[in-house]
Amino acid sequence: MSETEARRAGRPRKAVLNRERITEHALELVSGDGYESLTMQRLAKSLGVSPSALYNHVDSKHDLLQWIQEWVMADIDTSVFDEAGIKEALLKWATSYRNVFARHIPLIPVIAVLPVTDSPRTLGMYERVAEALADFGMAENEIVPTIVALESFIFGSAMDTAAPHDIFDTSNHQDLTPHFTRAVAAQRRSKLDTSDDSFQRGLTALVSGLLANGS
Amino acid sequence: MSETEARRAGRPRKAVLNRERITEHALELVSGDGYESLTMQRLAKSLGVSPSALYNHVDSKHDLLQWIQEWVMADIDTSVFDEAGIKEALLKWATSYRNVFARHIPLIPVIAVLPVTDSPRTLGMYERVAEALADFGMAENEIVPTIVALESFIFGSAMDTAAPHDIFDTSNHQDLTPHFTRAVAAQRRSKLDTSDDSFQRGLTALVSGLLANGS
DNA sequence: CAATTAAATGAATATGGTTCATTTACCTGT
DNA sequence: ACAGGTAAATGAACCATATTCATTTAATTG
Repeated sequence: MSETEARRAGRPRKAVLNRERITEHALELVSGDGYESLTMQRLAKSLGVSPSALYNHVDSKHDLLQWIQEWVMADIDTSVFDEAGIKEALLKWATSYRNVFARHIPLIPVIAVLPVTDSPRTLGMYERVAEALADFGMAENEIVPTIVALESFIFGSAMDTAAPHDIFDTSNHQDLTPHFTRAVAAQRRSKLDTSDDSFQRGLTALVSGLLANGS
Repeated sequence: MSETEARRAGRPRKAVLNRERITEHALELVSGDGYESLTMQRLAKSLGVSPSALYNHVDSKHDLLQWIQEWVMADIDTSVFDEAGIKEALLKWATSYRNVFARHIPLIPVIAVLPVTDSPRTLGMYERVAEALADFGMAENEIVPTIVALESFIFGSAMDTAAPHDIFDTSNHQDLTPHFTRAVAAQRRSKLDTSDDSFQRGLTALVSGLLANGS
């Protein structure tokens, strides 16, 4: 039944819950104690409401994650596309994108696969990138694959930020992995954060290669 | 206590369960009905055993996923590093790597962050790649970031294979996204699979850029 | 004031991982 | 043949999770 149709008769009680309040409290939980602490029960408690009440507004927890996506997407900086050349803009946008999702890792598997249809902010971001690539002169059929390739790298790199520092500890099998063990030692000596370094190296390579492709 | 020490006295009943059988059945479940169907209860049933029996062999479900990782890693083809030049070898290895995890998407968030210490097969793979990069002349402190960058792209691309075909459907907001909508249409006309195309484009760009970096 | 309506409740369901006291069955040494 | 020892398997719990549903509540409109 339509909204107007519902207005014909009496009005229900004032709603304590709505999309904005739910999303805000969900993000507060996530920021505070990580994604494991985002449960429907804890969310309900933080809203001063019973868990089942949430289901009058959200279809499922997956749905809730989509709401969070919309919210989180707003943090990605696309303003650089107005101010800088394509290369610099892509680098800054991708870095911002990766850093945002490094703070929301559990969202990645959800979002990487989520249709964009109902997420205006995500669409808005794509539009800006697509426009910049088109203005640059990229062939139209190359624009989507270029964006997807960048996003794949961004999501993968964002996940990598969650890797423990000793992820490449080879102490149990040093003898079997001489080259790799030396490489790990050398990287460690450089004092650079592995994730950041890898991301910057890869991103530069990727952007250069993708932009050069057409020529 | 040591294995020999345990032999001093009586022997326990014959074990129905062991790491290999558990891993095999787990993978069978996963291949058959996806990762949601991999629960300790279903796994136990498929092994003709009670759920709690599993915990005499596995510490946790996370542990079990590590076993699966070891198993799955064996499918990645590293043989090309003997036969081909560095560039071709990296391209083929990465493609094989991506295709393997495209069949095991739920493992990705787990493995991307999993210490490599206790996974000999994974270490073996890294060793081969590291050796090839060292032989190529890459500076030692660049080897690990190079591998991590490639892996990030590989994992991200593997996740992308799970995206629905209409993920970029813009029909709800065509007017707001003219460039992007045209780009999606152009990509569609090309008849290429978006994931495959994006992966090949990105991989080529990434490998070229990473190998060229030193010069 | 009475009817209407959506929102909130609370109890219940189903499923998940995991623990633990207990029992089972095999092996070894006598 | 038998007794002792041991790890493996069992079954009943525990706890947390998402979700459903019949019921109650309270705001609003006529």
